[in-house]
Amino acid sequence: MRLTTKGRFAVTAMIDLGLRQSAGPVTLAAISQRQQISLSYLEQLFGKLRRHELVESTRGPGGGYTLARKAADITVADIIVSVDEPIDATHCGGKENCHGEGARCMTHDLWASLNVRMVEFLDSITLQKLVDDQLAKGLHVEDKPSVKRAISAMPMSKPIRVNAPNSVFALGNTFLKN
Amino acid sequence: MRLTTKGRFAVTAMIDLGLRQSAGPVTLAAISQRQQISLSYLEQLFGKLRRHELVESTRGPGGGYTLARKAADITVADIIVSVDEPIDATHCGGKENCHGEGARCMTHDLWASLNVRMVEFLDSITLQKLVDDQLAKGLHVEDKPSVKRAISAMPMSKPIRVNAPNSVFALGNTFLKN
DNA sequence: TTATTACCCGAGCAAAACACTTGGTTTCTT
DNA sequence: AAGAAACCAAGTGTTTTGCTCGGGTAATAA
Repeated sequence: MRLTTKGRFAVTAMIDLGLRQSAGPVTLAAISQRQQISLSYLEQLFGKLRRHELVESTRGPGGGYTLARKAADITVADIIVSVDEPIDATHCGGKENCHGEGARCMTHDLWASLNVRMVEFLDSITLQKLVDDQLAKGLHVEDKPSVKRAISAMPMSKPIRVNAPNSVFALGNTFLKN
Repeated sequence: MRLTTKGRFAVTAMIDLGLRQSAGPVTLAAISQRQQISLSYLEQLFGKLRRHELVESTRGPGGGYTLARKAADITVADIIVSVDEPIDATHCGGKENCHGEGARCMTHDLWASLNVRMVEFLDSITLQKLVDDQLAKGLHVEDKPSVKRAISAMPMSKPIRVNAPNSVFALGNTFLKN
């Protein structure tokens, strides 16, 4: 389990989906618009989410994605594991890199414990909770746009987004400010 | 705060140091030998550890590194923050990338909470504990090698170690097996 | 004093991962 | 048939990672 912006995008997109799915399937184009995530990138993410059976898709016009099960039964850990799939544990699997014979490397247990803690935490938070948090914050969910194609006019104006990676754990002023 | 193999190496080296410092300064060459970490890489890591005042160095023959304070007063978080220095929180600092005006991105609080949890955990584990764990495991710490230069004979035989990065969170069979 | 030991430091480099994009194909509704 | 939408494989540029190289500089033993 790794933690990158890919995981964050996936969670964000799932919240968006959770907020709106009552009105039927949600298109990736709409999520792309609202969350400022590139459409084709979303396609990749939702491909994985679908293969992990967190969402279901319907094709063709009027199609889109829906949650495969109740938001209360989907956890953040589910989402992150789906998109940031585990590169099969190369380190410390048994012999490699843990120097010498059989002697497990000295920090193995430490990282394993940390891993457990993180999974526990992320598994304790459901998509439903995140959705509720957004609603509580006063987020306004508009109904389906009456005019269906009011969207595709402008080409989204090149966001100039640089390749800025996994600073999920930036240890600066990112603590809960609220 | 990021979690890479660099952080793991640093913790490993610090454990090695903690295990042996009672016998005086420990050389990087010795740690390199025992832990299979390249000498110049260790030099980089210890440069940072020294600048963060976790270790102290003495130069010249008979020199090496010692802990700057008691192992019980050094936490894993200290070590990791020292070597994997925080890239200043680009995301969600206030405006960037959190789409729209002022509206903090939907997952901000989630990642912030996770961050807090992780730091709490890593901060709750002292170097002393890790050292004790090793001793409890029956690790045998030999005294200083009586013949001082029995070491530098062979050129360490090119470990063929590939560039395999941050699988600290590989979510496979890495759970506590003991 | 001179050689040795060891820390110090910056530049550089290959490989990997990250964050996408490109350019299609398939399925469905109208 | 036309178009909307999901699907998919492959490629691309940038950053980071992990590490080497080549030189220093300081302290000490002889």
